[in-house]
Parts: sequence; C-alpha cells; structure tokens
Amino acid sequence: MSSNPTSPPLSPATQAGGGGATPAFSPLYQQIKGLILHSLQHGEWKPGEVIPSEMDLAARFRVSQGTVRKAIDELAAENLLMRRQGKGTFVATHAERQVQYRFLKLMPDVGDAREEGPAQRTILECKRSRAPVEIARALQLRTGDPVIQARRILSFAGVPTILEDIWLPGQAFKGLTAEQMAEYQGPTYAMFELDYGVRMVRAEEKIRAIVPDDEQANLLLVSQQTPLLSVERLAYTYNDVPMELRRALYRTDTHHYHNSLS
Amino acid sequence: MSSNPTSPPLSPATQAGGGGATPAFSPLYQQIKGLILHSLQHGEWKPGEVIPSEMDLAARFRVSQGTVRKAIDELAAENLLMRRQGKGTFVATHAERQVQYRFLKLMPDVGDAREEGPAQRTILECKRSRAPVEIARALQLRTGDPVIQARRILSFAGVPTILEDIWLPGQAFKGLTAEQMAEYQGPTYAMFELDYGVRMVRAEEKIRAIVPDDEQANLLLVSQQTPLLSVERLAYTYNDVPMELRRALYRTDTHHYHNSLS
DNA sequence: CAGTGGTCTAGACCACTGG
DNA sequence: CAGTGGTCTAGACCACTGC
Repeated sequence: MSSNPTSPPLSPATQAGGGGATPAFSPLYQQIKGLILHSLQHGEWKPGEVIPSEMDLAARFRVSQGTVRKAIDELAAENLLMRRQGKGTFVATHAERQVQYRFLKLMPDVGDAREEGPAQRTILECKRSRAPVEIARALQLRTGDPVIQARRILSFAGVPTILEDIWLPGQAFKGLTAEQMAEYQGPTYAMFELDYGVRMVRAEEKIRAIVPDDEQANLLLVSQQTPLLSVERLAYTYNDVPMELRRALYRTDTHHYHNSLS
Repeated sequence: MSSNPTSPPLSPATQAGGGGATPAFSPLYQQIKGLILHSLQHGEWKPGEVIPSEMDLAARFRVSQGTVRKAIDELAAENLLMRRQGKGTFVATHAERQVQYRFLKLMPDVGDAREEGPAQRTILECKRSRAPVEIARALQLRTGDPVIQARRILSFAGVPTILEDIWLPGQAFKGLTAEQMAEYQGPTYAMFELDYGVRMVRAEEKIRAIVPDDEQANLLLVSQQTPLLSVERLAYTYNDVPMELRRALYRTDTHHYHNSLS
C-alpha cells in the first residue's frame, strides 16, 4: 500500500535484449501493460474497484496518456479491465450482471439465457482429496498433492442439465466447503474472487460426445443411451497459471453449446 | 475502378441523429471504417491484395493518419484486414497458410493440427436442389428457392472423421459442381472467394451430442451406438448476410473440439 | 461543474520490408 | 534507400457521469 508509488526505470523504447539471439524489442506500452498487470496480480486494485485515471497512471509511469491508453486498451480487450466513460476504468469481475457466466456457453434452444435465469445448484459433494496423475498434470501440481474435489448438478426450470466435477488446488482454496458453494448466490467464479482472491481470467475447453455411465445417467435423469456433451475446462488466473479443472457433462436435448467464430 | 476517388461528405464528429430518439453519435473513425467496409464489400480490393497505405487513405478521406489507423485496427481485429509491418495492409483471405481452416476447431487429441495436415476429402454428392423450410429460414431465402446441396467426408490419416452437409444459396453459387469441390486444393472457403467472390467473415456454431442414424454411422465407419458431435454452422459474409449452412458430424474418439474462452 | 474516458490532430521518430 | 506500418508525444476538444 505505498501511498505514492513512483516508476521503476523504463527504457525509452528498445531494451531487454541482453545479448540474446532475439533483440526482443518491447514497446513502451507493453512494458506499461506489464506493470499494470503486476499490480492486478498483486491485488493493488481488487475486482470491481476503479484503478487510477489514465492521467494519474501516465504521471506515475512518466509516459504520455496515449501510451497508458494503449496499454489499458489491450487489457480491456482481454477482459481484465472494464472501461466506463465518465466513471473510470475498473478491474473486471465475474460478479457483474453483464458478464456473468461468461465461460458458460450452453444456451437454451428456445428463448434467451437471461430470461432462463441462473441455474439451480445442487452440491453433491465437496471434499479434500489427493490429486490423481492427470488432474495433477493439468493443474501443474505433483501427484498426491492436496486438492478440493466437488461435484454438483445445475438445473434449468427444474431439469438437471449439467453435471460438473470440479478440481481445485488445495493450497489456494483451503477451507472451501459444500455449504459455502451452496450458500453463495451468483457465479462460483465470483465467490472465488471474493473469498479466495483468485480471479479466473481465461479458459480452454475440450469438447467431445460421450455416453454416460450408470451413475451419470441417473444423476441427469437420462437413459444410458442418451449422448451427452463432455466439456473439459481448464481455467487460468493471471500469468497463465491453471487454477481449476472442470469436467462437465451437458444435456443437449433442450440446450446447445454456442460458439461464435471470427 | 475510379482512378482517384474522393471522399463523400463526412461530418466532423457528431451527426446522423436525424431527429430520432437516439442521438446516435458516431465517431469519425467509425464512419471511415464503414467506408472501408463498403469498398471491401464491393470488391474495390480483393482478398489477398494490398489496400492503400494509411497515408493515402487519410488523404482520400481527408482525416488524419491516426483516425484511419483506428478504423483499420478494428477491421484487423475482426479479421477482415491483415496488417504486415513494412509491407502494407491486406484484405484477409482463407487462402493463407497461417489462418487456413480458421473455422475448423476440431483438433487431434495428440499432436498438432499442422503436422496432421489437411484432411482428405471425399465428395459424395453435390446437386442443385430446393430449400426446405429450415434451410431457407437460416439462409434468409424463401422455401423452395434454389440451393446447392453438397455432402462430403473429411478423413485424417485415412480415418473418416467428419461428415458434412453443406447448403449454399443457388444464386450466388450458380454452377458449383462436385468436380470443382474435389479438384480445388486448399480450404473450400478459399475456393468460394476465388471462384464466386464470396468471402466468409464470421460464423456461429451450435453444438450438440447425438447418435448417428444408419447411413451416418456407415459413412463414418462407426457403430450406431457411437455418440458424435453435431456441429451446425451458419457462415456469414460482409454485412451479416448468411451464405452457408453446414451441418457436420464429428467423430471425437481421436479428436476433440477445442475452444478458447476469455 | 470538475473529472473521467473517448476522439482527433500533427508531427517526430522507430522497426521492418524490399528494391 | 524510400515506403510501409508501429510507437510516442502533446495538446485540443467532445461525451458522459455524478456531485
């Protein structure tokens, strides 16, 4: 909480190529972007809060407003910051109405996701456990490291539609309980921000078609012949650190996975 | 092909609010973007070609380089233009090595899409036909309007992996034959650009898990119990005009649909 | 009204490409 | 070397928010 932080030395333009093969020219605004990113990572500004104005940041980093602007532009494009004209620039959060459930691409076949509203959640399980090989590899842990494992069902209009298994690194999410997951209203990722200071920034999904086993079929109230969408999601915090593995089964008889390509 | 086109009248900043409820303020760079878009739509510059330099465009539109720059920035972000430092700005094309198969998100479970190489194509059918209701609605045609209908199989390493049914508006693709689809090396979307002047700009996909019928299973050499990914894609040209409906089935035993969320 | 982000300009200089 | 896109600056003004 330094009250008036000053800038570390910044190279006017070309720098960083310490004799390596690549000159690695890095423009000023990229360096600024890195500094802002650093402040975000270290919690100088928390999700939902305003960051200093462009003018303030320009003074702090001793660059022009335009350079700060370009840095912020990129961070906003990556959904790490949110600009609001006349008000300021804010740290993005999963708690906002507009961008809630940003990572959930399952849409109702008829109607709108908004009128459908948030899903009803049923937590089946939430326990401390040890990471199996594949989970450990995905989360960049060692096999046997402590993890939190949770299983839940999401229902729309009373119809169970999503069955999710969630794995979280035990260290960062120490003390997470089923009650906590059940009680919190709103996106789970918003709870992660609030209670554990972990902000999910991006994710990768691998999607396949599968047939459920006995247990899975029963939980989703479908026959064992009903094909389901298998969605494996790895979610990352800042700095490309994986922080959650989520293996979900989606019913696609009344919903579909929607994707925009460009 | 006007040799030295001059600019239509541009409002300095605020304009367009012809008494309507919304003032609809449109910044200069948005208007410039619209003009460039117009030139793209009308083929003033074709896919793969350079467009005039930022300075030239600035002179033509009588604005500063920075304003043109911002317009081009957005078009580049939408993959309509490609910037190459030192060379110029180019009209994007599906024929480029780098961005080939941009809309195909099916990846091999092991290895890289590039080492796997392009798929072998087997055209099963390509005929003139009349649009059924749902196809017509999707392509914004009238029921019974002429359409081209094609069916093909894509194989990787000899394994049939994708079964595609393609519908195209007959008017724009008059004369498309099975031979043409089979002979052309490279992405089908590149052929559309070259032979029909139709450039696909973006697409929307709806994904479900299904079980194949008899015929589908036979064509993909899988049992009828094997679940498949159903991928329905609507591809658009400029101006949000739908120009292709593609209904595909993906085998996901050796491949998966990959999606990046941010 | 002051403060914020958003637009626009003009000019200088840098990095990259190709002749 | 000239021409392209890319960076950076300084300053003016506009649109939006909230006091």
